[in-house]
Amino acid sequence: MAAPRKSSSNRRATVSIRDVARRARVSIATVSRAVNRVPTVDPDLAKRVWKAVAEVGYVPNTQARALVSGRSHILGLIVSEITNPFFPELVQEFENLAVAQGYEVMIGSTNYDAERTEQLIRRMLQRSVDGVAVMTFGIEEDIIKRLVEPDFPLVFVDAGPDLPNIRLLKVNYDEGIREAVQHLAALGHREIAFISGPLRLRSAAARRDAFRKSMADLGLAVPARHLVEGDHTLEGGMAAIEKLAALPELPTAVVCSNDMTAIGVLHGLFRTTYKVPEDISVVGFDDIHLAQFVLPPLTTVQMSCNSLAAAAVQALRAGIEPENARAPQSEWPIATHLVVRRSTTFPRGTLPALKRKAASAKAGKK
Amino acid sequence: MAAPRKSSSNRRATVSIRDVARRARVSIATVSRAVNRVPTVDPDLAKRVWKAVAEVGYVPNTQARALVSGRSHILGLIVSEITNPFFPELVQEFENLAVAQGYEVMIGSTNYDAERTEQLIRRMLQRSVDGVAVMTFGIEEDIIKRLVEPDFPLVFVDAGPDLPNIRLLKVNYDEGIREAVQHLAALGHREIAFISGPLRLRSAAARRDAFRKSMADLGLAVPARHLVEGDHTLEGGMAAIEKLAALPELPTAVVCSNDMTAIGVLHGLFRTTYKVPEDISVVGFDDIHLAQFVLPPLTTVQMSCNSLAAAAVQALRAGIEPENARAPQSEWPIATHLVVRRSTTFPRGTLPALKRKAASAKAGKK
DNA sequence: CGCATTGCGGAAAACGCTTTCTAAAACAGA
DNA sequence: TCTGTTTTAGAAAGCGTTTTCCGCAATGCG
Repeated sequence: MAAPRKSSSNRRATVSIRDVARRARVSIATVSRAVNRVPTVDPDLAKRVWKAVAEVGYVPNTQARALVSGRSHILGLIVSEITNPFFPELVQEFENLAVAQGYEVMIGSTNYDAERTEQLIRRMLQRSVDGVAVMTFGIEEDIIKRLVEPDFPLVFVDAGPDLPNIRLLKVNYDEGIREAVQHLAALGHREIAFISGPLRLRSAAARRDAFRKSMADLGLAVPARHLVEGDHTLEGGMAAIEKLAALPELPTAVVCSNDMTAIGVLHGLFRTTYKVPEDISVVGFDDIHLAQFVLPPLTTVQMSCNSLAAAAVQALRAGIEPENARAPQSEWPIATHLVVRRSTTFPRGTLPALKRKAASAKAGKK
Repeated sequence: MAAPRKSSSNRRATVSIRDVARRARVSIATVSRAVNRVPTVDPDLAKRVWKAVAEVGYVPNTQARALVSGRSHILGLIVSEITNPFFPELVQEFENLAVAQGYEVMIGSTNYDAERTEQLIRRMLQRSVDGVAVMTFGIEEDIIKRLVEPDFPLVFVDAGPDLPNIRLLKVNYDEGIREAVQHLAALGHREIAFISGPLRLRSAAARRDAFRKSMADLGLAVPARHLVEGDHTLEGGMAAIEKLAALPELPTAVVCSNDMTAIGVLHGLFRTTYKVPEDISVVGFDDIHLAQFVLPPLTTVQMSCNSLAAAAVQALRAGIEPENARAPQSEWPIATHLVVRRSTTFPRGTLPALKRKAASAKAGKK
């Protein structure tokens, strides 16, 4: 059907290890060893090989390499929604690190859809990725467990099946959310609402629980009407704040499960007569880039996607190359911390408990 | 060094074409043909093969397939900045289409950096992608030309070297920008400024030129001080509007080269006493998702990333599988159109030229 | 019924690489 | 000088596919 490959391939003229071998007058085995820096090859020979490599412009064929070595040097990265601004930041960082360590990245987003997720994993396995980081924050782990061999390197966030091949990135939600709640309480807030993400996400539930715990620890009540379920989108945030605004009396502060929700709240409130932060303080979660640029700049809990990405890559490599792993670590802690900007201040008519904090927050103008 | 592969591979237990062949009592050649739906194989045999495939859970090894067929079924997609919200939308669409057509996608962002771009292309070639869509809107085409064989399928946006392997996605900036300018002129604006992107980007220059042309055609002057160069980021938009605000008299409307810039303008103006749209009308470009949700919702020129992605995938396939290509098309037109929202209205004290348009824009409340 | 033709499945040769196995050379010790 | 040991490079066996080539059986035709 096709013309003989040799004569006129319509792919790029492929220069193979054989060409290098011929040029350097050595066997292909030696070329392979030299290129892979196997130490037993004579330095002079190696030099000759490298020269030939440069001369003929040799680039090893990754497919062939993967075929024989069983390693593709590709890491799978599964996120929930590439269009949610948090994830591109994560993806970028992950990719930078992976590439720096000799890996390629295969990205996919689940869009919270089980079938799509299954497809995605299948595709990744078919491309024989060396491991997968599942950064969806808590969805579909059963699908993954079902599709994947029990010794396949996997990284989950927060929680996952307790198997030796699975590494966990444990995000310390409590820490940052406690800081947020204490910050609000210190400003004088007592009525604080929480807009969660979709509760089937482990991370969403975890954040909500952290909120409740922090409130309880301060002796503050959280009536059911102050816990609204959102969906981690801007639109969801707008809808949620509308629900809260419909209450006989509004809480004086709202903590949101992610920044997009918080931004939605900001936008929702712009349409009302309520002002942020004077009437209502708003706190986000994630600290996406955009958070600094909304109006007012968003006070939020930072979950560093740098450390998240770094931990994920490290953890994956630990699973893929056990020989290079240092400590056989199975849990990787991720810190979270409050970043105070302008979207929080003391409630109208309430004197702040802590002068200092109030002063810094007060700088928020409009 | 390693244990004999057969006995205890630490990769997933790989079931190969041989296992299927054994099970179906046919040769591996037949399995291959059946799996690839070659029509010459007897339907009964094919059925037997498929049954065996299902029974042993066979999944073809893409690496081996790529090695022998010379096609990886991977499309490269190069964008400038994955963290610019326009691109994730594009990426998502591109990926959906590619996957639906049997391709995988390898994504990379240049971050406007030449060295990084070169690295990226090298990586893509090393993974032997079947073709690359360069959606950076005009950067580094020389790098690509240098690294890539002259018959390698390539897709560029706007313009590129005139080679037979290169397909061009021709975005019709004129159309949408003309609509924007006419819309503003119809509302009564005469002093309209333009904030461009980085002018070394072809697309940025093209948008600016389209703006100048549209203005000229309406007999409107564009003094140099009304042409500000931005950088397509939110921060750049804020900086640019500050520059304009420092002018003895502000223009009554600003057209921006992309939505992030426009959003930056919105934010910049919030810090002043000027109101959008009452004091200044703002128009964006791209129509990213966020544009609907800023305050006020942004009037913008929509460049459909759906059609952009669709055209890119189609054009790539046309280059990769010439046998399946319909018309040997080398230019793919992309339309742009104005979407009127709330960030534009007639200038203070000016009666709109066109009653109707003004009425629809007037709906903007605040 | 015999011969040419067609249809279809199997054997085997790649694809480009890694890695094992083997053998040659170099060296040391007796 | 010969044997035994250590290097180090080459030969060759795969890795899991696709695809060509070949041969066998079945069919059509005279």
